[in-house]
Amino acid sequence: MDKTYNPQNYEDKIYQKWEKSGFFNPDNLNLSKNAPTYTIILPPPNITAKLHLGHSAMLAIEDLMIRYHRMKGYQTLWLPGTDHAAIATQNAVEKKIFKERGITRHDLGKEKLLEEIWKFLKQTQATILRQTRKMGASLDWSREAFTLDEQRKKAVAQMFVDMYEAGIIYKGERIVNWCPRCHSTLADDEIEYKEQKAILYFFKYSKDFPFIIATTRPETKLGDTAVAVNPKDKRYKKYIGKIYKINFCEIPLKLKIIANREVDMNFGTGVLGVTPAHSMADWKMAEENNLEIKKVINEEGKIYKGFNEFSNKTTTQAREIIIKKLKEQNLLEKQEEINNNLSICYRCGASIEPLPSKQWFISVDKKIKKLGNKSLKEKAIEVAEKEEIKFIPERFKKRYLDWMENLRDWCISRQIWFGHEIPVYYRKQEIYVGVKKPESKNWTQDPDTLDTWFSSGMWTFSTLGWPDNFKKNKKSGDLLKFHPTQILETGYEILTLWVSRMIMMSLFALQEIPFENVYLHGMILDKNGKKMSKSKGNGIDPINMIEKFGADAVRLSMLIGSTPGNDSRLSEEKIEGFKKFINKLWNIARYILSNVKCQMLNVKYQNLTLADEWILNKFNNLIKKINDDLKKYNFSQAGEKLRKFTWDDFADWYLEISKFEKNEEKNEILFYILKNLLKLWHPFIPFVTEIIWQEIKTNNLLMIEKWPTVSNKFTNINIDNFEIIKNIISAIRNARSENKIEPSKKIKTIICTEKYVALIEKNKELIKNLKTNINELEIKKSCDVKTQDDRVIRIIIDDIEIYLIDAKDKEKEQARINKKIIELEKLIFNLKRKLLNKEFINKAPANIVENEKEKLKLYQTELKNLKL
RNA sequence: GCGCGUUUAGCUCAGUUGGUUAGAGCGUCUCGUUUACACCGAGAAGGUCGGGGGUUCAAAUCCCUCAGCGCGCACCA
Repeated sequence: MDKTYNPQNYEDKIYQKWEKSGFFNPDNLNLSKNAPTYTIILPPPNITAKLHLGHSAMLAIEDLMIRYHRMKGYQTLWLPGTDHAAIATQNAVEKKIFKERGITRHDLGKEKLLEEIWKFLKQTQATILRQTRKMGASLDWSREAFTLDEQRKKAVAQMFVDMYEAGIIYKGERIVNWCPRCHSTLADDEIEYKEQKAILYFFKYSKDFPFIIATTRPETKLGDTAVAVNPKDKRYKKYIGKIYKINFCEIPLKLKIIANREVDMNFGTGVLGVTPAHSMADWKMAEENNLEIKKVINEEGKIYKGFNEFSNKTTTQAREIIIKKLKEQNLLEKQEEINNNLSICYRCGASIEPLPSKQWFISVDKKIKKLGNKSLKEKAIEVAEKEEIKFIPERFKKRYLDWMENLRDWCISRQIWFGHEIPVYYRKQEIYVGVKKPESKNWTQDPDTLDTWFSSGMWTFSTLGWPDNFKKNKKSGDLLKFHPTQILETGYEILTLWVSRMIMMSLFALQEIPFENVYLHGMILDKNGKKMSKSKGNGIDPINMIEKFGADAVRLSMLIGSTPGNDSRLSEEKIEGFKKFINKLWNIARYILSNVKCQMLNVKYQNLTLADEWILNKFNNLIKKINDDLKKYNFSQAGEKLRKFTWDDFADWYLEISKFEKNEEKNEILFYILKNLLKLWHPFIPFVTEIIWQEIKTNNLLMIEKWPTVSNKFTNINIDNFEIIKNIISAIRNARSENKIEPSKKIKTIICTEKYVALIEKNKELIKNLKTNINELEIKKSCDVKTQDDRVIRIIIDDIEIYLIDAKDKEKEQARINKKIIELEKLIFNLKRKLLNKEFINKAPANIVENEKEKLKLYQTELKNLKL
């Protein structure tokens, strides 16, 4: 073993060894059929780019849970895959070919573009899978899936057909969010908002119209068919119901004055021009009032034909002309700058145009027989409310429910080329919906593709063999064995986008939940708390970090110091710190393996020293705590406890003691703790632990070793005596450091209260040897000491007085004592007051009162001694 | 506008149902080249737990309120 641990030399080899072993696949674990299963389906990364730190966090957390359960004896399946990310991928490729060749997708044509996309996809997909392996992820590659492979195509088509036949999928005309750049619809939550300044124009449609309206989009007013006012608004009450026929910029409009409670009397003039075709709210008003729907803007973002000079102009051009005309006709009252939230496409940033369009929808409100006559929405709410699905952290349940309750029908068709084709075929007036294209001629398929979340919504069961494994409403094969899965672990930002869809899709297809728990991790921010992004250049590349510090260090930096659902900051320094820890673990193992003959004998643990008992107690309690923390998803705390034990207790104390305190069983204890410590660490840092395990030359892989069990024999040992010795040693070290006792003037004598003489005498060697710089040592009773002696340093540890002979700096010591006295007086004052309080005495638990009383006594003796 | 989160040491963050003197890592300072490790060891300094009020014998923890920061949803004519 090298002096320092160099991850590059080992990681790839170890990963290959794991993969070859076949144990990533639960079928090879040789477990009984009754062994419980534990399944996580990996959230498939988009194949648009390489791995980022969010993925690393996801992989670290999931691999931790997976490896832990595998070692605990579960049939553990972690199923990998990638997502075709329809719009995102097509955009990425379109950008690429435009940059490289200056051509658009329309120049290229559908077939060629798809060819390009598949070429691109193969590359990025391979990169992502290679990078996932670099993280040490123990995924079952034999079950790998892609959201757009043959099996998933089959599942998606079947799902569409089933939903269509159940009347859940329908085609309808609605206002949709249209991205003129992507030429496609977007779902409500695919929209982002950007705050910006906008101009609010106040004007009259024409001279003969009675009042002024205000709008930020004058060009849409060409399609107004009504004007809405608040029914309570006294200014306009008398106009309600009237109809005006006017000319607005030479375009004839027929406007009905309607009342609507949602009109804000204080915004603008309190009058709202209703444009049913280009506003979601106005569409609703149109439905309620039977208004005519007049389309103004087409799918190119241009004005339709039939609007005179405006036709074929862009919205911006049209707006300019209208403003000019209004000014000429003296109809423009004023302009005001306001803050406005612009809707933009989450992919390309172009501003969204709401337009009416014929699209495919999934109804969330239609009652479904096989769901007990409940709708998808109702059922999806029910499973969360009844806690069939639990959220970690819990607060996300509320966010999920809020979103679900306000959910509208989900528009699933997209006007892009890359994606799942819609299994709908047309022939003149006929329509056919089926998994396979009808054999007779002249059928053409629906040109649209499906929203990428449609296929990823089916991810938990499409990967487990649905629909083949689901005949006559009965699960079989993998689907029977592994569904519902135990946990879905993902970033909270896709809670609504993805998690909710998965729940609805699974409920519809299988009438069961897709997962029992949803664990949501936070975002990884840079060290200034900013989101990492390519454009800002503040991103940390995980692969780069793995090369520099090793995968284990990267994993630890994701797991320790962050809590579920909260964002966390990451810096190179943090990762570097964990690399140091890994090196420490490496050296602990190196020391033990080179100094200790390691063989697991049947040790009886009979001649144990204080230190032996102490470390065995600590270790067995550690196992208990780790189990507890992992059960509660407190990964960070589990990691910190492990680190504390490994570094502070095991390395700094026990290993040091083992260098001189020899007894028969020491080797066995060292070896026992090392072996089991490696097991506890394995889910966190699989590489280094496995490499050390291989150095021990065991025949098995650590990956499939049994998780350590707690030995109750040691958990209840009293370790107070060792703690006392530890404190004495610390106090001596402290005195050395604080008072600068010169090495030449050696401490020879410890004088203490009678009660402890025997204990300290017995552990004299320990005290001498543990970096206290003491060669000779005699222990005396405290009644013998001359406290007036200048050379005496008095240390009080709990109720033990210790006098160290030979102090150099008297003043410093006095200052220290004075400070301590003040502290003690304060504590005693507070304690006395507390103990005089009758309510405390009567109401607080007896042990706590007792505790306080003892404490008071202790402080008082300590104070007395100090004041001497 | 509604909702959620957050505010703890110089920095980054823990703190599990209220209960010893509020913890860790990094940073700072002091000392130390003892053959596992200088990617090390031994110590120290540093906090009125965002402000105010309340409940309780007891509050970082529960309630109210105010403020800063972040996020989600809605509005956006």
